[in-house]
Amino acid sequence: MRIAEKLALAYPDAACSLVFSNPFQLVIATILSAQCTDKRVNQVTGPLFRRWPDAESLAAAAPREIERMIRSTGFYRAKARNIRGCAESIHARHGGEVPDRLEDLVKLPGVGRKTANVVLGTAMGRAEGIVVDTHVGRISRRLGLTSTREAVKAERELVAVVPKRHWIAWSHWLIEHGRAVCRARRPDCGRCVLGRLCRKVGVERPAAE
DNA sequence: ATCCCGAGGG
DNA sequence: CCCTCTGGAT
Repeated sequence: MRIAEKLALAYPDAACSLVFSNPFQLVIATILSAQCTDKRVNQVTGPLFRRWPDAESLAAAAPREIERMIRSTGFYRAKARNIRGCAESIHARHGGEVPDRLEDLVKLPGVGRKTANVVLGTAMGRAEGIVVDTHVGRISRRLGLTSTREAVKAERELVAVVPKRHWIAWSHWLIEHGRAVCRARRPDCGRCVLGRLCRKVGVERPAAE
């Protein structure tokens, strides 16, 4: 529990920064957020959800038109295909409602384990695990919790070290820590609250203090 | 140049 | 395991 306590002090307000008003919108926004800042996602989701507010309407949208609206988020062709496919599946196979089980979410096009965990925890209040993105996976490796890149293993190890309630909040804390301090290159170890709790596995050159 | 709050496919 | 998809930020 030590790791979690220290992170809580360091990032008291960490939270999801995507703008959404229902689970459907969060699924779409989260898919768009891959390799892209939340700020830019929020810029495109405004017009996007005004034009296609629900699964039924997005499922019927012209792919070209979707691509045009989300271009600036990168990977726009794949993302357009995926969010439209999501809308189709949610509309046709789930009665227009986003499924609330991990196994069903992961079957939606463009939704992997990371996105599914974000949606469950953030929009449904049903977090089933810690969200492991590239940041969190890296932290897990440096802490010495995992040695491979398998997100599922990292998730299992972190779940064992973090309090059982509020997993989604802990996830946001970890993500923020990985982004701001435990960076991929030149991690700011001098500013890290974890201190000696970290084994610094593979940390070649920390930033000067 | 290099990396990113991924996922799918080989 | 590896690769690809893309634009934007730094």
